[in-house]
Amino acid sequence: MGTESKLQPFTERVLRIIKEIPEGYVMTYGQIAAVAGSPRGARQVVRILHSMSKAHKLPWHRVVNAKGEVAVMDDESRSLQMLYLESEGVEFYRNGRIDLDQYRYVPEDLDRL
DNA sequence: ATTATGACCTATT
DNA sequence: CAATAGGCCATAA
Repeated sequence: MGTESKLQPFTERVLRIIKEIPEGYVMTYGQIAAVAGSPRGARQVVRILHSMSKAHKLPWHRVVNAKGEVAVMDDESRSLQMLYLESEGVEFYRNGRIDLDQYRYVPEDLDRL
């Protein structure tokens, strides 16, 4: 049975929100935190992605920073993230940024999350 | 208890 | 436009 401890409510909401991001769309760290109920909690989202993206099979590549940039520092992971996004139809400008007006996912039915 | 961490965000220069 | 500074805050150790 479960040796895994129960996750905190905020953490669970963040996980649920990230799983809701559709193919071909992105959300920002701060946006996810805000929808999860902590408008200044962008760095929590970072930490959660670090510690749980594998175990929970999250679409981690659909999370970008507020400028529309891929924020991963590791070169290989960064390339992989851009590759995943491009394969879903997300286009990058030459400066490495995404047009958030076009690709940002804005959840409409917040009640369900 | 306290301190460190993290793929951030915003206002300011 | 780019760079910087300070704030941010839930978890892990």
